[in-house]
Amino acid sequence: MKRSHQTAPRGRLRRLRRTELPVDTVELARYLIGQVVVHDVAEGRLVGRIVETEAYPIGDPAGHAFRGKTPRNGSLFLGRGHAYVYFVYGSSFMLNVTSEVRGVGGGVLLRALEPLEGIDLMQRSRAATRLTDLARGPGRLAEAMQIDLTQDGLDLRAAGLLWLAATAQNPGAIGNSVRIGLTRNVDRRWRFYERGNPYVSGPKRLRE
DNA sequence: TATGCGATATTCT
DNA sequence: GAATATCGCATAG
Repeated sequence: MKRSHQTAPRGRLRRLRRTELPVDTVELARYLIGQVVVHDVAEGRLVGRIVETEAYPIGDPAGHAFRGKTPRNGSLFLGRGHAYVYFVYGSSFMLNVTSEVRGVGGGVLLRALEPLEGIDLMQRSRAATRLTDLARGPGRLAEAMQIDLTQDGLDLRAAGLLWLAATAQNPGAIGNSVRIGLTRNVDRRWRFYERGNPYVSGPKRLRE
C-alpha cells in the first residue's frame, strides 16, 4: 500500500533562529526535513518544503570542506545557518545549509523541495515541467528557487531575501539511505527524506 | 520504472 | 587531462 501524502498548510511562516539549528551536521540534515525554504524575488515569493537532504559532516572525504578552505568552498566555513552555493557538471547549482561552528567546514545539501508557493514562477524558471519534477533533485531545486552564486554566503537567519522557516506541521516518517552521486565514502547513510513523499528524488527504492 | 549516455564548465591533479 | 554532491532524453521491458 502506498503511503498517503499530505500537503503542508499555508500558515504564517516563522523564521528559524540560529539557536534552533542543531550544531551537528547529520542532526541538522534530519532536522531540516519538513522545514521550509523561502526566497523573496522581484516577481514574488518562492516557498518550498524540504523533503530530502544529505549531510557532509566534518572529516567526510566526499565533502567539499575535506581538503580545506578554497575560494570555491569558503562559505562552508561561515558557521551554521549560511548558504553555500556551488556549480557542478557545467549545468547545475547546488544549495547547501552550513552546519558547523565558524571556521569549521560542514554542510547539508538540499536535494528536493515540495513546492508550496510561487509555483507559477517556478514553472516559468523550469520551462513548465510537471509539478512533481519542479524541485525534485538538487539542480532542479536551485533552478526553481532562482538560486545561483549570488546567494553564496548569505546568512539564512538574517532578515534577508533567502531564509529558512518552520512549519506548523510535523513531517511524516523520515527515512535514511546512502547518498547519491558519490564515489568516496559511499557507505554512510547520510541522506534523509520524508518517506513516500512524491517530491523526493532518486529511484523508487530510495524513496520508500 | 530503470538504465544508459551525452552535454556542459569549473576545479583540481 | 580527469573528476564532478546532475539533468534530460532515449530506449527497453
